[in-house]
Formats: sequence, structure tokens, C-alpha cells
Amino acid sequence: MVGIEEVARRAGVSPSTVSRALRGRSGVSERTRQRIAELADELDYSISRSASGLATGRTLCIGVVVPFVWRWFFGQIIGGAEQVLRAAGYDLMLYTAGDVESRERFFRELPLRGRVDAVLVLSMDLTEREADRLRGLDVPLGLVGHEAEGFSSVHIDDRLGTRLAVQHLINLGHRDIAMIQGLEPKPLGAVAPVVRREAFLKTLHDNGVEQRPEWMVPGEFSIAGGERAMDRLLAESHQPTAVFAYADEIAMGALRSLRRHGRSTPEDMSIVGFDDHEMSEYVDLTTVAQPVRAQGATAAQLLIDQLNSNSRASTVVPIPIELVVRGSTAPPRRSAEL
Amino acid sequence: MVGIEEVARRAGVSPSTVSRALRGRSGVSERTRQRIAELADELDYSISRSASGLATGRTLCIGVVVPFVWRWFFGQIIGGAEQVLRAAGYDLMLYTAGDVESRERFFRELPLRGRVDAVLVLSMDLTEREADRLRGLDVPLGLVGHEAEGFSSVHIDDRLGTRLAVQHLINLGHRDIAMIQGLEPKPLGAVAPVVRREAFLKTLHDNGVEQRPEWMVPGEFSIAGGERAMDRLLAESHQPTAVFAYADEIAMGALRSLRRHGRSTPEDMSIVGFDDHEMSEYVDLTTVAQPVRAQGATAAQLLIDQLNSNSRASTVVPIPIELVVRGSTAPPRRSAEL
DNA sequence: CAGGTGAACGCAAACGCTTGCGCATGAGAC
DNA sequence: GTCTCATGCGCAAGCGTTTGCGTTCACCTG
Repeated sequence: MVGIEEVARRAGVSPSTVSRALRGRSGVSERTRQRIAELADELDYSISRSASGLATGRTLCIGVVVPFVWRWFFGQIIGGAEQVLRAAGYDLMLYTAGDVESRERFFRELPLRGRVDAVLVLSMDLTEREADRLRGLDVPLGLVGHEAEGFSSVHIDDRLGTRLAVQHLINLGHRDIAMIQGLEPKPLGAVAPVVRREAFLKTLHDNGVEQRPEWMVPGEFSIAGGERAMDRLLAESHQPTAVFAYADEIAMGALRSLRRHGRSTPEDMSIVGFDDHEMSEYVDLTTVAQPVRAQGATAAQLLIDQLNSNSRASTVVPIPIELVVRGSTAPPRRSAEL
Repeated sequence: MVGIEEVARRAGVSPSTVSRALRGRSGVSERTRQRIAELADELDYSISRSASGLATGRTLCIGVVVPFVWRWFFGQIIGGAEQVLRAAGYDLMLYTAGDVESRERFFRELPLRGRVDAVLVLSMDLTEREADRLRGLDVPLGLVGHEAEGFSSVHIDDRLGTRLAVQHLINLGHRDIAMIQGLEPKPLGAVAPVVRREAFLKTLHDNGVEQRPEWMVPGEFSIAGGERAMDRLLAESHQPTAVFAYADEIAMGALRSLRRHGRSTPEDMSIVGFDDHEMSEYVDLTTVAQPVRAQGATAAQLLIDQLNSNSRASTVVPIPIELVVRGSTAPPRRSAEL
């Protein structure tokens, strides 16, 4: 493993000069810089990040914290962030804190302390204590999904998205509308579930549509969860004509339950999802589309900007969303019968 | 940011002792070790990874290289690896090298050089040059998907999996069988596509089933790719009664194309996929199931073992797979007519 | 009680890079 | 020809840990 000293010796200069040359600092003639660059390349020299990090106090590494890697949503968002970070010369350190235990451990031990120049938190609802732990790291912080003091944040307008979806159903003539929420598992709950729930109820209310408590089913964040939730709805004596699902994956589970029960979509029941999952077009699901990759990329960019400008300022960027109408929604049968 | 020196001063000992105490080395009395541990905790001390890394030559960090983060398959496999690595005290540095350019750059610059204690490559077919670059890092190497000299590897028997799928179709009575391959995009191609292709042809041959070149359609690795591929098949004058798709995502695209063309599955055409994607049960797809998360976890474990035992030995673990028969396959209509 | 032994700890030299400061050297100003 | 000044570079002091080796001291053995 060739070090900076070796390069310096071969180039007939001091290590200082090699360092300056390679980092593009001033104080080196263009000629020697060239020579050193070529030599370094030839010797396959690569700087020791540990040593450099120790000397400069910067690791060129950014910590990304996600609840799961294996959900479509997070894969997308990590992908978006990765691309931007890499382009800016940063490496990406991945931390998952999905279940209660790992999450607690993460915030207790903060394994990224002293390892990263900034932290990007993806779609996790941070408790005040958790946010504080991160602020204590004294590095730029980014957040996707909602806002928090001291974090550069990127998020969509969940209220608006929900309104778009529900209003769409109401406009189609639906009056009996249920919602499958995405509240569980509990302690990982993001803010969005609450916001969407409230926006759902408010939209119904604003339109003078009656709401029934038994039509607000919990539902975990998964296909299976959506399926179970719809099962429960179908077990009710009085059933809705439309369902707003917290997320596309939940909606797909619901669709599946419907099919299993011999109900057809959208004739027997309309379904709207949220996210515009890769598969949603495939299953012909009406949904609220949000640019997931772009959010990861934007959040990463905000962090990079913060690192470059050394600004502490925390910015918020609103992200555009839109309703994508597909085949899973239609007027309720009754209205056709009128 | 409190350093080791501060802790030492407060504890009334030397930095050496603090270091030894915290790393669990011998030569410290249990009493002082306790005291130091408590003090460190109290002061919220956390070791500088850069400094420690510089002094020990170990980073406690493992590089994970994937072509994409946003594919279900890779999310799963990363998740599996992450859990094991974290448990062993390692952090995970994520590198994506999906397109030609980023891949080339990755292997040229090797940004992980000197940053990681080991490298785990997930489902990428490495060229000999690329494998050599990695070997040059002189750290334990792991590989998921196939085998390579110098790598601890974990993979399924692609030949067997393919045979299971195709034999299933043949047993059902199919004689006109097409394959949608997963060959593109080209330069990222894993070995698996080639192996499965060959196994497909061999199984047909072994069963005395005729193969038609026009029924070997390329198909990129995506839903859209599968859809286009099936479109192409349906444009043929003579059409197959069954299709083996390289992956479930491709199969789903195919299913979609069929539906769009008004063909029903499995009556008009049987489909078998590969992977057992999260959604496959939902779309009722017959497929070859492989334990994806487990492969990531196992590969990670192999690396950890290698790091701990300092053994250079490279191990191979065969992973169990099985055919999961669902509703997308049935005897061909003709055989019902006989 | 001398000598030996081992446990517990401190000293100081790495680890490989960065950077403030100082020293030449040559160009230009007067 | 002296003085000034910018340019290009080397010196050496860090950065925060780790660890081999040496020291101290209490305790045990004969």
C-alpha cells in the first residue's frame, strides 16, 4: 500500500507538496502538480481516509438513516440521495433503524458520531429526544418526510395529497368512504399517517359527508396489512363504496382481499392509494403520485449545499404531487342505478 | 467533543488505560475499567473512528456494492446483510454501480480503498479485471450470485431453479415454451442470465421439446421490460402456450401485457417467474422461490467469519430454492381439448 | 528479609495525512 | 545594484488513538 511519502520521494518533492497538489490547493506550480498527479495515478496511490479524516476533521461521508431498506419507497429515496452524494464526492453510510430495539440502540449509541459529515434521515418521525441526539452531533442534518427544527427538510404536502384523493372519490359520487391507515407498527410511525388521517376526516367533513368510526381501520404498512384491513371492512354489515388507503402497498393488499372475496374493482368498490408505487400502474391503481427519488436527491443536495456554504440555515422545499387517475376508481354502483 | 484525554484526566489515569479499558484489553483492573466506562458514558465520549482507524488499520466498516438500491431484490439482500454486519459491530458503506459509467468509475477510483475492512459484492457479474481490482484491495471479499476466485460466495443453483420452472411447464403438458431473458442492460449482466438461458434450452432439449429462436426474447430487467417482451411475443404469428420469465418483475410485466391484449392467465398462457417477489403472491404468480434476505445475511456472515478468524479461505454455500406453484400456470388449452 | 513475580498502569512512538509558517529564489520596481 | 514581493516549496507540529515496553508496587516464596 503506497503512501503519500512514497509518492513524494519518487516525485522528488515533500509530502506537503503532494498533499497540496492532490487536493488542488494553491502553492504548487502547474508543472509539478501534473507530475504528481500522474505519478500518483501510476503508483495507484490512494489517500488514507482515516489519516486524512483525522487531520482535517472531515470524513467525506454522509450518514443515511432509514427505517427499512427493503421497502420500495426507501430503495427509491436512497437511490436518489446516493446519486447526488456520490457526485459531490461523498460516500454513503447506511443505518437502518426499523424495529424498536434497533432504533433505540441507534439513538443511544449514535454509531455515526464522528464518522460522518452530515446526516440524512429518511421518512422517520423523530421524537424530540431523538432529534436532540442528532443535533448534538453538530453536523448538518437533513430530513425527508416532514419538518423539524435544525433540519433541512424536504417533504410533500400530505394534507393536499389526501384531499386530492378523497375529493376525487367524492366527486365521483361516493358518500360511503373508508380509510385504511398506515399507523402501525406504532413506535416507528411517521407524522404523515396522522396528517393524512386528519386531512381525510376534514375533507369528508368539508363536503358534508358522514364519517363512521368503524371505517377507519388501522392497517400496517404492507400488502398483507392492507389485505387484513380490507377483510375487516368486508366483514362489516354496512360497507363503504370506496376506500382511501394510506399507501399503494396497502391498497394492493386491499385489492387482493376484494378479489378473494369475489368483489370487483372499481364496480363494487373504488380504491385510491398514495405514492404511485412502481407496481401501481400495473395493478391499475388510482393514486397520489409523489416523486420519491427526487425527494431523496433534493434532500441530499440541500445537505451538500449546507456543507459547502457552511451555512447553518435550514431550508424547506415543497414537492409537487398529483392525482393519477387509473382504473381502480369509478362512480359507485348505486349512483349508476339511480 | 470530548476526547480520550479528557476522559483520562477525569478518571485520573492515562489515555492508554482508557483505551485499554474501553476496548476490553487486559491490563486494567476491573475497578478502574468500571469507573472509566461509567465516566465515558457520562461524558458522552465516543471514540474518533478516524484516529482509531489510523492507529489500528481497521475501519470497522464494510463496503457493499450493488448495481441498484431500488430493486426489490437488492433492498432485500442489503437488508439481510445490514442486520448481520451491524450485529457484528460493523458499519455499512453503500456503493451503487448500476450504469456503465458509474460502474467504470467505481472500479477505476475504488473509492472504498482504505475505507473498508471487507467488501461485499451483490449480484454483479464481475469481469476478471474488476475482480482483480477488488483483490488488489487485500481485504476479505464476498460475492452473492455466483462464484469467483478469492471471494467467499453465496448463491443459488440457477440451473436447478430453471429446470424446476421449465419442467413444471412441460409436466403440465406445454410444448410451446418461450423465455423472456434478463440480459439487458448489457454491461451489467450477471452470470445468472446466461446460466438460466442455457438451462432453459437444455431442459427443453432433454425433454425433446422443440425450441424456437424467436421465442427467446431479450427483455430488460423491469416490469416495463417484461411488458414489451410479451408484446413482442404476442406479435408473432405462432405463439407459445407458456413463458418462463427470468424474474418475477419481468413476469409481472408479461402478465400485464397479456391482460392488455385480452388474454387470460393461465388459460391462454401460463407464466413462471423467478425470485418469489413480495408481490408475486399477490398477482398469483408461479415462481421459483429463493431466500433473498438470507443470502445477504449469509454472505455477510461469511465475511465476518473471515475477518474474525483471519482465514483467507473462501467458502461457498448452496442456498435452497423451491418451485412455488400458484395460479399463473395450468395445462395448455389444447391439451384440454384433446 | 532478599529476591522474584505478576498485575496495573504510564511513556512515547507510531499511524498517514494536512497546513501554518518560514525560507529560498527569481522577477520586477526604483 | 538594492529592495520588495510573489511564488513554490519544505519543516514540523499537529489530528486522537493504539500498543510495545518499561516502571512501580504489592504480594508471595523460600
